[in-house]
Amino acid sequence: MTTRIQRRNRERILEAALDVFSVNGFRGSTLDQIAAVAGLSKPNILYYFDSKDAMHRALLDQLLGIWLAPLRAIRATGDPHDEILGYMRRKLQMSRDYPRESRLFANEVLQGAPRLADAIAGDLKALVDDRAEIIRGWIEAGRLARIDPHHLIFSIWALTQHYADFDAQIRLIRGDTDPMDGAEAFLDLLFDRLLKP
Amino acid sequence: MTTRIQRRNRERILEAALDVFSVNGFRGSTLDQIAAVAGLSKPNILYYFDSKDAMHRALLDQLLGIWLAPLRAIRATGDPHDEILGYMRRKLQMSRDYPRESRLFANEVLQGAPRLADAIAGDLKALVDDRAEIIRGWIEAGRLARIDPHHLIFSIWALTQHYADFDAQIRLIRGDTDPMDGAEAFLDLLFDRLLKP
DNA sequence: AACAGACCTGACCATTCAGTCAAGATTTTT
DNA sequence: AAAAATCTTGACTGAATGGTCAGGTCTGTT
Repeated sequence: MTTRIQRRNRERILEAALDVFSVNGFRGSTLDQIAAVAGLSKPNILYYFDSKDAMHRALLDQLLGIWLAPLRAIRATGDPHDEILGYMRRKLQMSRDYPRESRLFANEVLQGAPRLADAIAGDLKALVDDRAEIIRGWIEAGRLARIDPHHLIFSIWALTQHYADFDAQIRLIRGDTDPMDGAEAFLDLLFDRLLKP
Repeated sequence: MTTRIQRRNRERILEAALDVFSVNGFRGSTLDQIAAVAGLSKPNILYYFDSKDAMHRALLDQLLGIWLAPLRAIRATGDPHDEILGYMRRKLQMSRDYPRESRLFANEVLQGAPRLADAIAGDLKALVDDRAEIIRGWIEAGRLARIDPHHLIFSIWALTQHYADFDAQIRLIRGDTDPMDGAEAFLDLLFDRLLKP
């Protein structure tokens, strides 16, 4: 049975761990940092999670559901152009709403995806292959330009996640301007032009 | 004066440090790892570099020149379409030739660019702003589609670096296929369509 | 109020880490 | 070949780090 205090503190700890891991990566983060951000003592956060590794795993587990949802929402029955632009927009919105999650994921993949290899080669690959098939069907039907479905999906990931992962760089180059200002209009135009048969 | 042995060992150490830093980030890397990869003892690598930080700085310094060259090569006098596609292709080639450098850079920016902030806000911003002006001029002259020059440059970075930075993910999803197989054809088509007036 | 169970912490431990140093090995110069 | 300069290392240090534990405090129940 989970108590009120348990829920509150587990939540606090994961929130703090996300802050720290998403910036420093797993090896570069310390329990002291996480404890400080969470406002709890180090032994106390280890009362709620068995180890640093357990905190990280909890975050990654939680992440995968959120991360795959936008791609899952693509429907073969919809209009190809709308479905793909909708997917891109949802993904861009995720970079806005969950930048730390995006960076946590980026950190993990940069390190060779040691803790995500199974999930990527399993669930994610299956989902991507399935949606690639739908896109291929649309192309065969002459409803989309002849483009490689995998590269299309990768391009959506690259373009949308870039705004979360490279936020620091964009901020430094664009100065005061909000990093994502104008991004949606640009990407709308880009994918509109790319997808037309 | 630098001796033969100095040149060889400094080279070995930076090579090893690039291997290690590009995967684990600065905080996540240890001198023992670097020493092991370099095939030298830990005190010995500290004989050639004053500190872990000095190795990292040496890599970043070296990196910036390589990194900015492709953008620098854009000429206002060339054909807009060719200049921008050429830039994209050079950048994609860099992801192929220097994937570790790309990941080192990504790691650094993910962490908020603490050691690169000056270089990004200085040299890089100046160069980007300048090339953005050239692109704006082409647009005014009706030689390119009306797109935001900054977002255009960011999109080239995002799409090309993605193949180096997220290599592990792409490999897991595409299986045996070479991650970059088909990437150039896809990006050629994408930018061809995007840039037309 | 008293009890049980849940929650919290200071002090501690073993290991890892960046960096030092004195002394030995190797290479270069004379 | 001897002297000088450069290169290399084992053994070490102090600080940081992940994790433990005995005992104390708080909270909800009866």
